[in-house]
Amino acid sequence: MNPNYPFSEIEKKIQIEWESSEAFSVNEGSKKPKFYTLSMFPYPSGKLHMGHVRNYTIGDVISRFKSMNGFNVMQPMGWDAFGLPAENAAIQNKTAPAKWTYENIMHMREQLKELGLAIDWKREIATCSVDYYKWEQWLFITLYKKGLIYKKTSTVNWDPIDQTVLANEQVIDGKGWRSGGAIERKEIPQYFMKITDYADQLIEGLDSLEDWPEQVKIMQRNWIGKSTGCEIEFNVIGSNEKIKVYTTRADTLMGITYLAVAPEHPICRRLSNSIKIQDFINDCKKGGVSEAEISTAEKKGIFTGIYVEHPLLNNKVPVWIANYVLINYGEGAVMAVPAHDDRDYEFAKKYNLPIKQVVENERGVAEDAYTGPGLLINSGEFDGIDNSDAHNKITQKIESLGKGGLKINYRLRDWGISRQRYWGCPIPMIQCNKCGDNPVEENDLPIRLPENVEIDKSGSPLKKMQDFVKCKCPVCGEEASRETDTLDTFFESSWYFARYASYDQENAMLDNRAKYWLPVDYYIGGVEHAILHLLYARFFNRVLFDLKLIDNQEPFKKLLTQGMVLKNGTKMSKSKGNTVDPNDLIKKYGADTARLFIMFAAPAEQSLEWSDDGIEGAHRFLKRLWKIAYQNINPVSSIKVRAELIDSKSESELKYKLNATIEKVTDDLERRTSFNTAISSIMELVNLLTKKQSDNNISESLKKDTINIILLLLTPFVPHITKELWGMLNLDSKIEDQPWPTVDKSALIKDEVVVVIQVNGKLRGNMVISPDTEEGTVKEMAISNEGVVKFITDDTKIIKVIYVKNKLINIVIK
RNA sequence: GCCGGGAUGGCGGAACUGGUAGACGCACGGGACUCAAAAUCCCGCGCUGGCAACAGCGUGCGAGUUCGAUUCUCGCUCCCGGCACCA
Repeated sequence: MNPNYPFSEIEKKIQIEWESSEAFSVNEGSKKPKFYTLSMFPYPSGKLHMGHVRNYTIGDVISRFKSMNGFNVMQPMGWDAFGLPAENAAIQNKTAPAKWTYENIMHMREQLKELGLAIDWKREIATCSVDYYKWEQWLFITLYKKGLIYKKTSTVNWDPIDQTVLANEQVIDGKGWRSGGAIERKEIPQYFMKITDYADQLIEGLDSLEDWPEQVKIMQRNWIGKSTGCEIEFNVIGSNEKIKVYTTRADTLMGITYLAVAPEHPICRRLSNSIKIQDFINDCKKGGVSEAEISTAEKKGIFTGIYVEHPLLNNKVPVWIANYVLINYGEGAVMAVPAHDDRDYEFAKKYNLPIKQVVENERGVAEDAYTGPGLLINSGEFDGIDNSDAHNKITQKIESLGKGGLKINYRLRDWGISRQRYWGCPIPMIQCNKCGDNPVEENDLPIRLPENVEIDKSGSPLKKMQDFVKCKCPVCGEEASRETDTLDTFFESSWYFARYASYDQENAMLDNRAKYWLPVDYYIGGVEHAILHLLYARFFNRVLFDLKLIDNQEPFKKLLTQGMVLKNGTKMSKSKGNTVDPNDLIKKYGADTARLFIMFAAPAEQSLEWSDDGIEGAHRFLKRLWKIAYQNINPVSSIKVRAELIDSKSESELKYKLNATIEKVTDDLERRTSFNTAISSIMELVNLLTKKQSDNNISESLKKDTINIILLLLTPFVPHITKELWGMLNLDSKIEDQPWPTVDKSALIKDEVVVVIQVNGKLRGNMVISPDTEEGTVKEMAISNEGVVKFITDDTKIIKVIYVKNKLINIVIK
């Protein structure tokens, strides 16, 4: 045995062994209960980064821990392979997106394998392969026929110079990232999925997700944004038109001083003869579509010349167009109550509109809006009523007048799934001049995406490919054209977790194996996916459930949202030159060291500050582990141990620590998901064992047991070194066959405890007592304690004594 | 702007249910081994004062609840994630 830790050699050897024995290949025939661990699949950008290492190590630790605890564990891997970066790379390097993507996948697969992950590679999928996306097209058609997919116009970022649609991230300060041209909002027809039909289910489902982080559930709930409010119709004066508004503050109805509508509101159409208003509306089209951009823009408005009638007061209320009103929330119009809404207040101040207070508060509304609770004033028959009561009473009144009433509203909008891009799954629809839009016949699937293409800056090349576009209408058989938009890549990532189970099924999207493996028991990925990906995946899962393709309503039983890997406080990125290449680390220290450090450096949910120095410490620990095992296999001198010489106190100290560590590590992995503290407690045990290594009062067998248990506890984190050392220490067994160690409770019984003594909450001493010593005795001991007596003089009075059993005593004096 | 999260020594972090703040690791300082260096091992290490014993202060800022607050409540500051076409 090599006295130095030969990580490179052993990792390569063991990885070859795992690969040739298909050590992590699983199927449905096992008697053990199933456990499905999944890490969010990567976009094949070309190079693995530390965020991936963190994500996949967490998944691997959980997988291996569950295996040792008797589960039939599946851990698959695949590629989220469609998307924008391939098109950008294609423009830059003049390579086809398909070629670029497949080369990246090959490279990243090799990098992943060097990490020694317990992955069942036979299940590998790539979403850009036709075997995968043909089922997506099948699903699209199925859902289109069910009415869950429809077409409508909606807004995109339009770059008028490059003549192309831009993603939000490609719009920088309202300008196109390549062209620098001012971006406009443009309406184009697109396909939508009716996720709003599932809004209530998606809210209620959150309650069943006990093992999801609370903040993710809160974010999703807020995103869906179910609110109960009041819809109110305003009659337009001098016309029989009506403007509907939605409000959650019907109590402030008497405080309305104007109505604000979105620039896209239908009422604006009849203002086409006013050049000033048209200019304003056109001006509102400038800039990108993102909500962040719209809501941080300076508030602007213009009076329309239109008045509506107040439903209760019957006075004239002016109608303004305002850029802060969103067309896709509520009715695209709001009743403005400047006194009690911050945005309305700011707008009213800017345009000198009146501010009428209707909810009482001490400060008034001279400085800012008051949005809190209170009694109504200036509201006629509703004066003196608490505003939450008033909300209900006014809603009822509106209802009785036939001018609206109670309404449930959602912030969630239907999911736009069309993308004006090339590198994505073709939408299987055909446009016919006679018959309109119709889905492709199921027999004609898949619609293959042509892979040998040249990309330029101006949009999708599919539109220019006559071979692709020309087709026959499935209804009338006449010449028609194929849809050239592709699907949002969130479509692929919304069901990949199910396909891993039925990875090689050629005749259906999913089969019974999906019913065996789903739901995912443990899902690990970045917090940045807390809303969109996770909400779309939950939605899809319910759709698949309704199609009876799977048996579970929620896709992910337990969720762990991992934090980002930072260097010098910022995200690692090529442009900042602060990237760390995982494969350089593996070359220098080995995969085990890289895995151990990334799990040790910070709690999984928090962002991790990368440190080149820190990794040395992790490596040093593994070297010490190697050495201590080496000393046990090859003892320097043969110490003769006689049972009667063994000091039971020294042994029981090690036994206590050993069992306390098993208990701690198990709890950290099972309940707390606290990997860093699990590792530090194993380090403590190794430190103690090192200290006791030459202690003749401890039997060799206890030392050996301790090392064996350390190896088992470390296996999920550092599977190569532990397998190697186990093999050398235990010639007759394999570490793969070992169960997770169990705690010997009897070793954890203490015969003395330390109680700390405080005076007025300040630490002044401590004492060793036997557990369960009577409270009175403990108090007496505490008061007469050496560190305590000097604080208790003749003129101090003991007011009270608080005793926390076997832990702490606080003497309160005056 | 809206939603969610975070802030603890020189650094990464620990303290799990309101009960000893700083476990474990890094960096640093001192020592051992060595011709020397690396590696390894041992000791020290929150700040201030003090030779020391010890005392005071200390968990982003400001208040509050409590015998006792890193932990709970309220009000701020700064940083990070998301905001529907990055994935």
